[in-house]
Amino acid sequence: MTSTVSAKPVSWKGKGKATNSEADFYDLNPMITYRLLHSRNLGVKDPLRVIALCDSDAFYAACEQIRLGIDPSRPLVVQQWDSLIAVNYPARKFGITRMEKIKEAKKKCPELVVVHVATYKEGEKEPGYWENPDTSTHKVSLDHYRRESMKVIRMFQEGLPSGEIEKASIDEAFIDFTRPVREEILRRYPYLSQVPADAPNGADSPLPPPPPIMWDGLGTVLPVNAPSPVNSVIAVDAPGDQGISYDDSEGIDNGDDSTTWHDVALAIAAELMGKIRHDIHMKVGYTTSAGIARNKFLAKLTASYKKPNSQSILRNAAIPNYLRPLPFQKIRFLGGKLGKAIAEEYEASTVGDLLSISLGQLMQRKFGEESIWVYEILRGIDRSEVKEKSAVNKSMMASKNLPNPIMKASQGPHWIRVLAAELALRLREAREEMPALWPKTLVLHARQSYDASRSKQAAFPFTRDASVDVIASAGDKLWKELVGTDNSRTTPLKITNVALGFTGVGVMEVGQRSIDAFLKPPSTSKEAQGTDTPVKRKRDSHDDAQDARRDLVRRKSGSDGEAVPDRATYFVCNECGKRISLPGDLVGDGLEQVIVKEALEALRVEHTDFHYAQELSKELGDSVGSPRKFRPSSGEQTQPGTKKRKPKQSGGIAKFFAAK
DNA sequence: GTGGATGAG
DNA sequence: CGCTCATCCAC
Repeated sequence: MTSTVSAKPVSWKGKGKATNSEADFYDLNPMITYRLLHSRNLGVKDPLRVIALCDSDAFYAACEQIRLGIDPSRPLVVQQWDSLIAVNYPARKFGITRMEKIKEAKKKCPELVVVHVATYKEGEKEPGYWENPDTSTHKVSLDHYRRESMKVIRMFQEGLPSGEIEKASIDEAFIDFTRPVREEILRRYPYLSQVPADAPNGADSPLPPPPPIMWDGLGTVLPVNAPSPVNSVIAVDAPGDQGISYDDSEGIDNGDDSTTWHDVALAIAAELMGKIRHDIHMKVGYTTSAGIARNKFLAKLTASYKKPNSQSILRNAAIPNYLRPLPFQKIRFLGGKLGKAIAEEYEASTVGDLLSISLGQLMQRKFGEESIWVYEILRGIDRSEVKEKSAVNKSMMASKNLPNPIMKASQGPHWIRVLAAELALRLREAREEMPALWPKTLVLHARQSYDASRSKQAAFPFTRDASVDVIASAGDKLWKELVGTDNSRTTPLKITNVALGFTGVGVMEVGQRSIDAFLKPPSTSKEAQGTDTPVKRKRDSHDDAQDARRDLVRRKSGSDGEAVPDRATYFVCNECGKRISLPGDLVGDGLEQVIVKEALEALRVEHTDFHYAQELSKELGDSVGSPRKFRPSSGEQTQPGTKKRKPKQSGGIAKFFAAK
């Protein structure tokens, strides 16, 4: 295209050898200095950042194959009512796809193994695998898959004591390898840990040239020159390949470009990723595919390059040629309305088509809010972080479409009970992992025939005993508010979907004692503190870091804040003098004093962390990129001085019900 | 607090 | 497909 591109905003100087065609990708080979290598907490700006996305191949199908002990090379599908929700790779060879009807699938492959998902039968407490479940009496249960998913996630965590894990869906997770890789680099190349005496610029000198890399056995390295085979496709997989194969490295066309330290980082991450994937296959049986690149979005894209049971690596040098021909609507978050709008606005379909659009042009259209994100994504930049999520989701919903709609209000409680049974089971199981899990609210949704879905919610009692009965009766109450009773109605009823769910599910991150108090039967909990039932250990890879942070601020601010009354529900911070109170919905709710105290302590810790974060962000002018959050209006993220970010992501109570 | 939109798998 | 999940936003 023509030279409208030159109107680039801000000061992005084409680094070094930007050829004409690569001018758009401006930071593929940043200089890495000793200072950068040695510093911690560079976050998304770390020039050695390495992210992986790992997902399980045809996960639901694999779950059933393993549960039933079926030969993995046999074609297998998972059925839900009349259609398929999962197709394993052997079955895909017959041309069977998701959302096909089973009839069609069986025609294509007579020897197909068909497994129906587990279902709850009305009245049953647990889901089971039944031959011919009836959609008018049963409800689908995905519990088994959730449990298996947890197993896999846990293996990631165990395999990576110092890496961040973000569960992105039931079958995939992002892994931030930056820290473990940095540790490994320093271990393998100890000469990097000291700035050489003769370094021209001291710590700001660039690192010496990196060692050559043996990519063999680390995965498929995407070509630097060859254009991407517009990814997607049905992966060309070795027939009946069993064992993990991360040793399928293709020839690397290294012709043009010399190795960088970032490539070394990628290679080490690939090694670690391969080990973990191997372990997962050995211990729980699932094969996985992974993508390794410098950020989340590229990792995700790269993972789909070759499936199943393999991993791919995207070097920075390979980014331009991989991205340019890519249909941009395949990019995460551009698959929907936004992507469509952009496609139509500019009559574009590939990333390359859009590279000539300036940021200003993007912003002038209605994409204002997301423009920066889009602009950067197209250029291979993604500043979103791998955010450790709670092992448990923040919400938990059970829903049922009703082929035979509810016509009378009195039929509601029946389905509510079925849904409540599922919720009770899921909460009970979740609490086996995280003992003091507390759902803050219960929500009931009901959808009338085709349009309106309405909902009612209410605070859910703070109780250990979240039995079917408790949930169901709370649900019944909401039902009454929502649809009334048969007698009270004047309009006809036709409910085609009912859903019951918890929201605000959080972990009490406080301390052993309050958890014990919470777990004990309400009657006996008062004094018998003797038995310390060890809470199942919960991973916290950042103890050190956190302790360090607290120390840092404590030393600055004096230790404990000033004394406050014994039964206070607040404390006063020495640093800022603010009075920090427990949120209203916690006090006076019949909470035991011990819990209030622990909650206060948690608040204090969080508040201290907040001060630390403020200091930190002053040092590094932090800015976080993520698609939707990124609204220019919401505060100049890059203004260090005036910023008064409050502990936003959930004021005050965040740590108490920390997302973890 | 409610309800819709949007996007993901 | 049918069933989940998360997040944002206007009211």
